[in-house]
Amino acid sequence: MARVTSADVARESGVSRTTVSYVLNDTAGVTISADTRQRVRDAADRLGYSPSAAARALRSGRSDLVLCVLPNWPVGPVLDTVLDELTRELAERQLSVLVHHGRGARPLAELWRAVTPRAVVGFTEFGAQDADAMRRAGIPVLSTSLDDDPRAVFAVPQTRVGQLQAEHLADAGHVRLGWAGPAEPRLADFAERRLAGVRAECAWRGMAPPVVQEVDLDVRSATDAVRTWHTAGVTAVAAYNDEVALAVLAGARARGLAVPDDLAVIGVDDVHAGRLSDPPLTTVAQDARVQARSIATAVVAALDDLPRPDPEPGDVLRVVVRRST
Amino acid sequence: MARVTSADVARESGVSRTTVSYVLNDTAGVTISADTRQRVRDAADRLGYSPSAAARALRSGRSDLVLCVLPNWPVGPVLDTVLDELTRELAERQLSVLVHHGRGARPLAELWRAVTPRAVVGFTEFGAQDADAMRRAGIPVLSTSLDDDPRAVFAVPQTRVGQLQAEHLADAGHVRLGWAGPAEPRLADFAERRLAGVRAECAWRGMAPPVVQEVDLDVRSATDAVRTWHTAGVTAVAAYNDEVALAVLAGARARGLAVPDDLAVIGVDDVHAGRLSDPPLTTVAQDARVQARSIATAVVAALDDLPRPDPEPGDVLRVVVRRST
DNA sequence: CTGAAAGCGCTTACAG
DNA sequence: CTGAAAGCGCTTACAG
Repeated sequence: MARVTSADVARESGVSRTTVSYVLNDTAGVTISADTRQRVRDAADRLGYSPSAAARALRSGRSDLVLCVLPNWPVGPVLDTVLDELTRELAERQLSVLVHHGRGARPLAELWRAVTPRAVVGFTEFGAQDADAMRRAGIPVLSTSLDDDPRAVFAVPQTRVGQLQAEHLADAGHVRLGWAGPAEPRLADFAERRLAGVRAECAWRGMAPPVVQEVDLDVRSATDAVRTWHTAGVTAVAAYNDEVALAVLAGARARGLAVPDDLAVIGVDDVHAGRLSDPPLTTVAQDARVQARSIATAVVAALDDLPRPDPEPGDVLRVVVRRST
Repeated sequence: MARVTSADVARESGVSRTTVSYVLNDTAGVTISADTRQRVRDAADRLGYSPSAAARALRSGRSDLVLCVLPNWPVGPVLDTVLDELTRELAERQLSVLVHHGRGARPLAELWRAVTPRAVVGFTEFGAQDADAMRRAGIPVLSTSLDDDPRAVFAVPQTRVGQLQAEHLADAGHVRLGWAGPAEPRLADFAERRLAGVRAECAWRGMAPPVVQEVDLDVRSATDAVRTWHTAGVTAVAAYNDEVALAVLAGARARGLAVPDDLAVIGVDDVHAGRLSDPPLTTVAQDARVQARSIATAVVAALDDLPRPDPEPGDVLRVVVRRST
């Protein structure tokens, strides 16, 4: 079963490959009779012709693909939504988004060379070597970052997340805070920054630094942490995310502590389970749509060679107050 | 900034492009002096050469990419893990996995033609037209399905999920069951099948059919549903998944019903939040690793033109008993 | 042991 | 208005 090529269409419709190409690509600046156009179109349809992207890519040196490289951390609901939206936004520009779960399984270089993408979006920092190589190949490289970074097209300021948590708790009158970190080592980069935000806010308000505890996603680990906090006089805990916060809730329950009276808890992400817990979880919500739109805009700007739009992290984050604080 | 080609490497190392290709691809059946090999390798390194995948694809008609097409439903933790594992497994075969969040944004045909993948894995059913076109192009098409389907390489039997739930509840002595369906319309295909499983098990045991309620992921909706069930004499609820089950838990709490004494609840997925809820959630867990391995095996078999291995859905599912039942 | 040449399928100056 | 030809970068029979 040989592949149908433009030569086949040309033969079938009695014109040259040039004409086929002109007609099928609606090339500007050529005039071709409506009759010929129709013949070519019909032939293409009849034969089920569709151009070889490999040949096109070779010829033009570019494709219509945008490669998204995911980092080595678990994909949560926020990133999932971002990818969704990004796919939709870029589709309007005839671009297809391809996601690589880049758990470092294969060298990144082989991947992007194999794909010949129009642009690469990294939800993680690329090695300088990879980034340089891609830029040399003329591929715009866009990366998001965990905090403000002048090279990033978009940054969710992770320190700001922690800061918002601490601010919310301090405003409610708590003076001794705890921090519940994730056990998952792949989240360390995020965790450090969020914790730094909590620390900074505490320092700024003249409060003692937060009492840090690592909390596994099980009741026993959380119970131990809660005991430590209670002993240390902690009255409110900022958790790495909602899952960890739910563990803290479970730990408090196991210790017979009332939330928020004995211990207040705030998470991050606004997951569904946090709305349904007892008590419902106060949390820092991230607006995935705003993030996706920012990234999409940056990609499009890079392709059009426009100046990079300003990242607008401003209203991505907001505190959703529920009954756990 | 021109691209470095094999011609550059040839010039730099004083040999022909043929020799460059032989050396760099370790082509079998040619003998090239160790000295020459070394010169070529050095030159390639020095120049930062890496072959154009587009040219290779054009030449050979194939790439090293496996395209995974995701369906139009939200990606949960199970699918995320499956993709992770699949990426890892296929990396061992020098294949890169590319995931498309195929929310139908662009026609599938454009995508696979642009990628020229070695194989396509669909976590959803393809249209017959697309599937045929890919097969005609010599691309193995593997699809998973929601239930047993002879054409699928892998099926998580969704009816079996519901059946396991009902079985567990009936074994515990419940005779009047409720079913909590998801409000998210994109999950309808799954929901129908799981519900069918519950229905079948009830019928088989001579029990009344389950009382069906749609439950939003908020307390109000769940409370309404719980009232209805209570009125109908329902003592146990099988929920579409753990999130819905957590909503039912919240609804029972709001109505002052004790779980499991007044109302037992079982979910699906074994998410973290279900281990941390009050009470912890009994659930049907799916083994993502087994799923991923099955799919990977099927992909590899298809590429090697081996007969398709038997799907082995047997031990993918298991009931994890916690205190909500 | 190594090189000149063809060809994968496309697009686009260039020439009629 | 349409066609012959070059060339994108690679691999691989084929010829030395």
